Amino acid sequence: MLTVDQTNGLAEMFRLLGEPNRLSIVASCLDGPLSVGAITSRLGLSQSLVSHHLRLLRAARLLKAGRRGKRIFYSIADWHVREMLTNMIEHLAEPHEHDEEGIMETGANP
Amino acid sequence: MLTVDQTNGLAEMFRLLGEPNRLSIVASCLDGPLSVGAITSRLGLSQSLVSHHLRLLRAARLLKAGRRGKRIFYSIADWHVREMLTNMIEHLAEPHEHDEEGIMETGANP
DNA sequence: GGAACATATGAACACGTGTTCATAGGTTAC
DNA sequence: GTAACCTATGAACACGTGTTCATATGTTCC
Repeated sequence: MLTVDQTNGLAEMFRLLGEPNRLSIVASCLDGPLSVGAITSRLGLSQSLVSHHLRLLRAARLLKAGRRGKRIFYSIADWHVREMLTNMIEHLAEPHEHDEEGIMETGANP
Repeated sequence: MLTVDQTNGLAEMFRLLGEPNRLSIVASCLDGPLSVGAITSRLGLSQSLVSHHLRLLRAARLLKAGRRGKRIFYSIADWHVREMLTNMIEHLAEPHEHDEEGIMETGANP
């Protein structure tokens, strides 16, 4: 179904988005390019921490960086990333099917 | 844009899928319910490891469990999870836009 | 040139977590 | 009942990683 490389690549992407601060950074870039300072103040994180995270996100091609003057603006890398994120976020709003949390019987068992 | 709870919840989900073995387990369940033993032998992981991961995935409502005889079958929890996963996997196949990896100029800068 | 601002980088630390080993719990067949 | 099978659980450990602090790099304005 999935090759090992595909699995590792996909997992790596998930892993990066699996950290709340990093996810916040990426999510905040959905509206449009943001400078490091803007992200820092908007999320209330330290400048150093934001920069470290940005490096990882940029290396993984989730974000891309563009300099304008002395500031550097980060934005969603491409259409794919944007699509995936908006898809995931859409799913947050939709209703949840509520199954039992324990083990349940699966169909017929004669 | 996103509440703190939404962010944490989404990140938690990403975090779980961010581990290759766990992602493999979930992905293998896309075809249909699989017993623990089936997953174990299919992925070549230890039974204990698979069980530990399954507990996390079940707790996060990514997978659901159903007993049939002495075996317990795990399957994708609901339509949402299935949709998200298939969406992500679809994006793997589609072409990538290739941008520079470093910092690039962003539009006009007089 | 230098000062002020914006971002990046490196080291160090605390903490979570993926894995293994051994063992327990539960289910069917005899 | 017991034996054989399947799954879950707990402890222990090695390892990665998120965060902070201090410092370096780079850019604009004087």
